[in-house]
Amino acid sequence: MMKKFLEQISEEVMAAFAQAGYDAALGRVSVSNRPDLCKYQCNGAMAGAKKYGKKPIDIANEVAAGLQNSKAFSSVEAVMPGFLNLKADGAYLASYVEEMLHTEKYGVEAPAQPKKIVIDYGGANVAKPLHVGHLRPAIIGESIKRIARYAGHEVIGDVHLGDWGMPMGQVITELGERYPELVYFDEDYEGEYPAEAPFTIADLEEIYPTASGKCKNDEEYRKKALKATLELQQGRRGYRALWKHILNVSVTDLKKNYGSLGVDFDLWMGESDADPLIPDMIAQMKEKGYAVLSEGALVVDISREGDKKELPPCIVQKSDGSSNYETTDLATIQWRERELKPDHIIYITDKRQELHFTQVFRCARKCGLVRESTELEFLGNGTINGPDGGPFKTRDGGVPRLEFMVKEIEDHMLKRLRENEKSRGEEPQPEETARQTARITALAALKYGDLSNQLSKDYIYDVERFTASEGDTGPYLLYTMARIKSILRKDAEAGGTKDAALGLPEEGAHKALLRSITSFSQMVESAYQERAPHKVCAFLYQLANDFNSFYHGTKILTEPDEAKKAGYITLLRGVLGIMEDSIAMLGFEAPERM
RNA sequence: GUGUCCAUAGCUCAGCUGGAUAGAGCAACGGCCUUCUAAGCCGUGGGUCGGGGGUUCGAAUCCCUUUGGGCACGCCA
Repeated sequence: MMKKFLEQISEEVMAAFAQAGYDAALGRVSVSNRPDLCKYQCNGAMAGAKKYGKKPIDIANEVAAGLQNSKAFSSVEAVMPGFLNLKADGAYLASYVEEMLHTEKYGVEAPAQPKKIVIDYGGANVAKPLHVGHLRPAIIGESIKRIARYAGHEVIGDVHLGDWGMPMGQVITELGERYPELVYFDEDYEGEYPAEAPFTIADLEEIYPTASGKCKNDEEYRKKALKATLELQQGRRGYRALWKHILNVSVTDLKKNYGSLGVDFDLWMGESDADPLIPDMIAQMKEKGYAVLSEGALVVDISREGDKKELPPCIVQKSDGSSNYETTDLATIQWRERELKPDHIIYITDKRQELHFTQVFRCARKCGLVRESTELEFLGNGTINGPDGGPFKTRDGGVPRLEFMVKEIEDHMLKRLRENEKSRGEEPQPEETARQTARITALAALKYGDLSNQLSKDYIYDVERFTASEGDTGPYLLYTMARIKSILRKDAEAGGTKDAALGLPEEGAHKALLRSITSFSQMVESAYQERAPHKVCAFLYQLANDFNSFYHGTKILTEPDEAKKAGYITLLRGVLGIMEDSIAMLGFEAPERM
């Protein structure tokens, strides 16, 4: 059992508090906010001063006295008004890091009770290409899934496609307008339908926006689309067959696109998969008196005492009898509960959908669709805005497609790569390898740029910033890793160095690097608990900074002292491994060279 | 209108379970490549933490208030 570093040194201080007759809880140690004075600090003396009727500095002095012989600290000072300034001992740090490097996940251990978590993210709709709006839910969801897995939980990612609502009726309607002769629209037709779809993905990408646009301006058309939606849901044969084609064509395309983003789902289910459960669910809701008619629709009152605002009821069935977003989400919860029995379901979508999920969650609880113990959580991501602060658009005002956004960054990275080869006098990599590296780097730039923001906040997408590869960026991390790999490669070519003891760290950059490393398991824990991929980003950036400082001041391969050199190489492998695991949690990887 | 989120350096963002001089990156300026990848390192300048009040020994952080913005508010998803 490996404790987190802060916990481990906190225990020392807590024991000293207890020893001196104070509440041990006061001994919690945190990373110092005054690194010029000390690296770790404890403020418990001030917090406890009132309770014990003593001056903070006196308490601090007593505790400091009790810590003078602690192996964890090379120095413990009590400073006015009552701070305890702590410096971690070098040998102690090194042995902690060494222990970390000998564990599978660098000190991250499986939780006592792993949870089964379903993460519903992606938010893709059938018949619609992925665009900017899909970027955040996809990469945030992917990251949270990976963080939770790394933290030791069982996680199931479900794309939960939008494949059962109005858009389906709209596409079918538009197809009917254009190709009324297709057998799918012949209600008397009883034979088999063609195996081949009567359209391509490119057709769909044009048909859907057209249909959607018509619905806004043409009431007759809208009614038709609503009717088609209802008939599809009620099982009209031709519509189901056509819908199946839409689904197949779209899913093939979506898999390809998500795949190239490094986003993969365990389940490719959709709203439609919940359809078979709907009749029973609705019947039960009616029977138990939860669902009542209101303005023609079937609704469940989800208001609660203490609500600051009267919440609209949850519409579980539209007045024409068709299902909506709420209906399928509720039935999906029921399905997950029955088939997967998760401890936790996390939804990741644009934060504008918060009210919808509040309604669905309350309704699910009220109607008993989930066990009390099943946690339902909504994570709303902020939107991506353009440089003017408004919605991000292409130059001609359209909705930017995800694949083009990636391509744009990729081209920048490829150019950069070629320039570097030239300036270093290296022989150029083959086109394919270079492209591959550019692609990896572009993905890192895009994902890191996104995930380093807090997920609930809106942020501004500025091509300049995202194609930048200096400073706090994804490419900077990859570059740091490429440097480490380069050293390790050269070492391997020279015969290779075996792992060895880290040795006593030098003051300064070397020790700072060790301190950064120690916070890994703590970071994973809080990134998981707080659903905060940006904490992984912050950790990585700090680690990369510390490594680069160390690198600049330390000769590694030419270090004459063999034991020292072996310790350096071991440390480098550790840093690389930790960085690899960390970027994997963000959903990207590192190239061999760049 | 009601609810909700947000406001930190010229720009983009961290920090928010209260702690000592509020941190990064970009941009600006100055150093460092005959030595392991300069997509790097080291340094300088730059902030009434939107305004006001309160709680506290101590507030960017907690509470109230005010201004300015985003978003959501029954049959779209």
